[in-house]
Amino acid sequence: MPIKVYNSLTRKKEDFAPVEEGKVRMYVCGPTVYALSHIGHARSAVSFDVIYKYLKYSGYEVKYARNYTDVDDKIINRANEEGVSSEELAERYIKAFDEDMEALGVEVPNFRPKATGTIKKIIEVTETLIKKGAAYELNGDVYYSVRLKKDYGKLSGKNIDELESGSRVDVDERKKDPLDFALWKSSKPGEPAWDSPWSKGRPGWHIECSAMCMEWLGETIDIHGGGKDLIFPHHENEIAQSEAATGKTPYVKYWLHNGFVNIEKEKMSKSIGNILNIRDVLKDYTADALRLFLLSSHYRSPIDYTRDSLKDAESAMERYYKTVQRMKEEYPSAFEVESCIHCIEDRVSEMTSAMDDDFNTAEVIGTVFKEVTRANKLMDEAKATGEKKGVWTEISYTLSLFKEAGRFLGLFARTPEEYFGERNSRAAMPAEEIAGLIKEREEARKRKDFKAADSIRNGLLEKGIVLEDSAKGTTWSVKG
RNA sequence: GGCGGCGUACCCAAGUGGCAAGGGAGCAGUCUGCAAAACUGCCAUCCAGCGGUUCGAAUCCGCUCGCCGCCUCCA
Repeated sequence: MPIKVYNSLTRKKEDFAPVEEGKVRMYVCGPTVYALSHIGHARSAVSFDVIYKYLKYSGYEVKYARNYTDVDDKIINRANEEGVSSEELAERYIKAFDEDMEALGVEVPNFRPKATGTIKKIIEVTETLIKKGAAYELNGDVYYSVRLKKDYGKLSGKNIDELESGSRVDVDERKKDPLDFALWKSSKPGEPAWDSPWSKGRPGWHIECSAMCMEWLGETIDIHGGGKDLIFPHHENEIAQSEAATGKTPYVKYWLHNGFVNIEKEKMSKSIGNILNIRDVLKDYTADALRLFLLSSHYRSPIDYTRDSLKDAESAMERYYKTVQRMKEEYPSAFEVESCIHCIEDRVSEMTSAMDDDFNTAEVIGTVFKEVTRANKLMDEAKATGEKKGVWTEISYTLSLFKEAGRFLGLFARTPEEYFGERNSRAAMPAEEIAGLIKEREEARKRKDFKAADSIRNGLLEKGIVLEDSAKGTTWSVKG
């Protein structure tokens, strides 16, 4: 069965068939590196990470590029405020972004081009556009002429004439048409600048993506992704300039756009001051919880970050890893055998048909949690009847299923030790100190001095540390 | 004004023509010195409202109400 993807260009779900059979070329718009990345960036990166992983899982050979926009007004302004160079500022936030991605378990794309590393190609494409009459120079600036392409607006469903009447864009009198956008901007003193046939200057925003796509992937690519907000004008302009430059249509076969992350029903924005950085979220919640939260709804729907949403996800993650931990304790040898995929064919195909339908990760997560309940039930039954052999086999199948889901979700893929290790590293107290208090409490309990024992337990609870007594002794964990 | 989307239980959320996945919360039971945790069970005769199509609709069509995004930089 073919993979079906929702294509923003046609506004329909379509059967996915790459230009070259068996091979996929995909490009995703990365961050403009002038600040720490927020959970909106996380959503885009995680969504396309899953798509990338799933395409590979499905047998495609995938070339995946994600760029860094490292030259831009915001970068220049911020660098001036801080009194550092644009390069220095950009490098700092590229590094931070990479760290955040690693923490989130986002796989490194095959290519991570920078706009500043693609200047040669940008100039080349711009020259071609001028030569073809699709762009014009004005005092060292170069503009793309929107009027020349009759299908301008096909991605965003916009009509040029209506755009102009309702336009909020400042009209630059020099431009032939208010909608024309800059391919090359001449620089003011002190701004980063490169030599070009028109001026010492820098590229406009839209052209860099077209150039990087061509440079690293080719003139026609299969998938181009990004946030919904990029549809207009960014991706619309990319289409116009790329198709005008190469003469090849389409520039991109499938346009995929992820939905936004809202905070308490409000859009994240600087003016509201509700921008939530990835690293701040990861101070309170595990990367698995954040990923689960992001993948629990469809990638195109808006999602709402609330006080409870990450807590809910963390609780769910905890339940999953506690189950795996129990499996490991009761059936350790089931962890030593190879996965048996054909043994669980029905459940794997349940997952792949969900993924084939425009990457329905939420449904896959449902399958995994059904399996969690099932495994626990089986282990309960085995305990009651003493019949462990058949259950051992089932447990090994369950593990195979978890591993399989992990391959493309990038979730459910850690060991319980890793997961709880991350949780417990947030303890407000050194582990040795906690161990000491637990020992003290043990002794009190032996004396049946429950008052003293409870006081220790409550004291730890106030610091967010939960004690759990079991037959094997007392363990602790950080409260979610 | 133009374009697009959404409305499923207390909360989140999948399902888009055949008798409502999953997670969280809650309640009950098992366990426990008591807890916590864990596990199990229960928890939408119903899918914003009203009409229509159909043997059959949350799923298709129409209307109404409500919410949101884009049209300016933004993931």
